[in-house]
Amino acid sequence: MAVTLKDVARLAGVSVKTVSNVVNGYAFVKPENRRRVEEALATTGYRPNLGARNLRRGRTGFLALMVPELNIPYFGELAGLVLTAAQKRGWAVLIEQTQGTRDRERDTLASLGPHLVDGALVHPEALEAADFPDPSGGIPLVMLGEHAVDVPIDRVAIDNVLAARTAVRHLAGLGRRRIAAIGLNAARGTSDQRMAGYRAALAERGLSYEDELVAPAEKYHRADGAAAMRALLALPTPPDAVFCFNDLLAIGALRAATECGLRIPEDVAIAGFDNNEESAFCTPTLTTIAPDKTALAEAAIDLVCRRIAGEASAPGQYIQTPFALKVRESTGG
Amino acid sequence: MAVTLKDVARLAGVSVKTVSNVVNGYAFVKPENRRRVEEALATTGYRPNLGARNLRRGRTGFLALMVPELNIPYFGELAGLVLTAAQKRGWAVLIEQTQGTRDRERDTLASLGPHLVDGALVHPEALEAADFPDPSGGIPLVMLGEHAVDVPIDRVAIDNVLAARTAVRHLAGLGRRRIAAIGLNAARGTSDQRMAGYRAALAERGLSYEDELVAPAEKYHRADGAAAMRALLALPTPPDAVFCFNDLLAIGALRAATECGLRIPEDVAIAGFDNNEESAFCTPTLTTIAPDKTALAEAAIDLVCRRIAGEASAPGQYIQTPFALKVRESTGG
DNA sequence: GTGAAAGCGCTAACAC
DNA sequence: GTGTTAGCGCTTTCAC
Repeated sequence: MAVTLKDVARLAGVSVKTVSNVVNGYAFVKPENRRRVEEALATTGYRPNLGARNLRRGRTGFLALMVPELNIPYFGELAGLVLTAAQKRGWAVLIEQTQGTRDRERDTLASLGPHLVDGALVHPEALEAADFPDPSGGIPLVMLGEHAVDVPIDRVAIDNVLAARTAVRHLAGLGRRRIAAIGLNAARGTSDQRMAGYRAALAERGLSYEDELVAPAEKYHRADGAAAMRALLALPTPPDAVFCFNDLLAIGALRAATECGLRIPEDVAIAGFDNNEESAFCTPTLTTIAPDKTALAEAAIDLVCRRIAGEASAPGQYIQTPFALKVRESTGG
Repeated sequence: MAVTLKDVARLAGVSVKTVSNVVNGYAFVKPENRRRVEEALATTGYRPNLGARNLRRGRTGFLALMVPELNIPYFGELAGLVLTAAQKRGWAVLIEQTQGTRDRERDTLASLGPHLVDGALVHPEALEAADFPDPSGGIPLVMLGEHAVDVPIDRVAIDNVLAARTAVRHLAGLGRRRIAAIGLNAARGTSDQRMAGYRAALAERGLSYEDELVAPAEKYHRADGAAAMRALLALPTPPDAVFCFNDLLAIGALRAATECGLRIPEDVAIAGFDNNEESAFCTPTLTTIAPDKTALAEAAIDLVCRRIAGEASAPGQYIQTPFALKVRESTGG
């Protein structure tokens, strides 16, 4: 069926060792033999069997990327960048979806291992420290994003508290006094940090924290944002600004406010988080926190590759990547 | 390092064969031995080395999914569904991005092979028949989407001509007479079929086809839609309706029209294609063609699995999955 | 420089 | 029912 090293060797009249040397770019091969091997390689259309090679080398040649859902724009964008970064370094990437549930995340983590992949980038949403027994059979793991678990594992993320604080500070700077938040969710690491930033900014601007202005959200989808916004607008005194924990929630909030006939940002200013491409094209365009996703992807791939190569030093490195506030129409930019 | 079958066998005091039998769920194993093996399995935390298993079985255990870009919502959504469908059947999926260029598509196709994956789902954008020499080293290939290449390869897609025709028919049914199209692109298979549907609907309704009403688009991103719309609105007699070849283009068109102060749908009605989740939340919400993506993903996975198992019969099957027209605010629903 | 041969972890004949 | 063994395609000592 498929052409093997042995076939090529027979055709070229040399041993498999010589063919292997040529295939792997080993320098010292007699020119005459090299020529014959290359010719045989070409005529047979030989392609190395990666499975066999990796079995022998004790590696798999694959990296895994674990994300909640690919149909969430943030993860679609991030996965695309991770794939590009990995491809540049010659790695193929296996993607696993967890739907952001702890069970699926734990199972996925457990299923990863040296036999399947050589390293993994994981973006947990609900995982807890206890779920990292032996970190996935010993393969290098790099955590992506804000869900900080108290384990000595590499992590790359933006400063979420500061980012959330920056967004809310911006809202307060507009003169808004009743600034709401959408996205409270005890099960998500994301929520804690963005809440902390929200509270810090309120305090800093002398605004009081009010429970009724904090709306929970289950999945961080657009529909959740719309529902939360409707609840907020039904308050005796509705908010004059809303900070949403991601762009999807903000888009939903935008939609709900529009449906209620509110003017944005005059009646209510809205800010999001993630800078999905969608945010620059919705009406009104959305003010948001823009993490440098390319830097995130590159840093994570770089880190996991260094760990695999055994180069990295400290065990639980934390790399912070930059972000920026993008002011757009929804806050009157 | 990692626990092997042999380790388990030694611990349980049986042969590797027996352990293998237990691991693979072979029925006839003496209860006593089964118990001992299971105990050894548990204490060692054994996990089969997939690479070795697949090398032996002559397969890899992986499927590949080739798409243009994961950060395009349609592909993000589709990839998510494909992953889910594949996972249900126990397959891991490798994702490859091509950016929709013929070179990258050809290279990716060539890199796929029996040594890397057992089958592949490919969503080409620019590939031509000549690029399918030996269909990727003989592994089963299933084409996703409308880009019809004249090769005997399985394909699953919706009836694009009819879908486009349905959308334009709807626009004409609103009484619109100058219906434009955005998305003309000679290099994309998508374009041909949607153009055909557009022309058919115009003819059917007695509307004349006018070149100036057909705007080209390069990448089908939001910015392309906005640019095309601006050009259309600059016409001496601008269109009163626009059919965009995907939702991203439509969102861009929506944005451009809004920026020009136009009322939608009163001044200009807009329809898209794909039913991205975004379309139900933008302002105004977008009328669009909604392909049944779940059916598409399931059918494709099902087909490729049957081919791998050697079950399928005819060589170049074409499976058509359903679609529906979703009427929303942008056409006055 | 190159060949022969061992062996990565697993499955599948084939014996017992 | 279970053990022994060969071998999937490759890399890699180790001789020559």
